[in-house]
Amino acid sequence: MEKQKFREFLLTKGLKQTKEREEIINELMNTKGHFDPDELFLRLKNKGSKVSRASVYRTIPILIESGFIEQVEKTDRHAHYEKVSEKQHHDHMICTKCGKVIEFYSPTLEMLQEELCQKEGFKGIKHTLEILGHCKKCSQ
Amino acid sequence: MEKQKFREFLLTKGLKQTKEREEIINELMNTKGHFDPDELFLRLKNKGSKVSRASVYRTIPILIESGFIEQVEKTDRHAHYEKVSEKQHHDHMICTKCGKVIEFYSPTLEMLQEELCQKEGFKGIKHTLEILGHCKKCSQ
DNA sequence: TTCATTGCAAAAGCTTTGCATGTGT
DNA sequence: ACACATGCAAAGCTTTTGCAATGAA
Repeated sequence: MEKQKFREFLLTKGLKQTKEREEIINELMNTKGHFDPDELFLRLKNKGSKVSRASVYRTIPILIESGFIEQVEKTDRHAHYEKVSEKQHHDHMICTKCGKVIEFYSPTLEMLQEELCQKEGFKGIKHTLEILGHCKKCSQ
Repeated sequence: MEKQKFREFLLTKGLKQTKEREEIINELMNTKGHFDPDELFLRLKNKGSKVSRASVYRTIPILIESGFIEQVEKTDRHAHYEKVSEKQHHDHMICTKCGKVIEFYSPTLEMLQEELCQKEGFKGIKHTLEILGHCKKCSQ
């Protein structure tokens, strides 16, 4: 997603385009992988930005709603987010012997999950599927 | 897992078998589905137990290490756990708004995964599928 | 002008910890 | 007796919020 879309989002919601929000989204444009709010705040601070922690925290829900980032996981103590990426979703098979990771994608699987969600009245947004086992080489 | 195994675990680790740990594990034996530490504490309290919150929190890592429970997910604010059960495998839908957890099981899904594994020459042993999204109540 | 937004500091919510006391082994 | 456990209250961490001041539209 590009910055422009975020600006439009703000507009349609009657929200304002501020220096702080600009700084935050610019920082995220240069970010790869996961981040947590405090990390983001500190990176900005180190670059000389005056954005406050509060504003970072307050901006996150907006970024999520606009589809710019998504929550990945709550681990030990803090939430993690990542940019919604352009690259296609995929799942993982992980070999517990050699650590090999196979990425795969199955439209059938995706559809099936969608059906299962509907059955439960659940609106699926994101999923993670990890299959642990042994790869070809390790299973002989 | 039965209580007995937990007792053995304590023994081998040089830990002590206390009234509090007994009460906690008994409560968990009667528990179905997920729980969070505070919930567990309150249930015990309502039953007249004098176990403190601190002890509940301190016991959780031990229960995990012994394989009696496992962490399911950290959603909105608190961690969730569930008994490692003898019961059939299932997957989870987790509402990121209210934390509700729906357990589901789909033979079709299991079979499909089996097929996908075969295609990759992978021998699947165990898998985890978590679908994050919004439950019926939270999605309106 | 008007209302969203900001920074600050205080509050809140969950979890951990220090310490004196109690208790299994 | 010795080490581990417990309860309590205080501290820790992440996140949220009240409020007065600021700033975008």
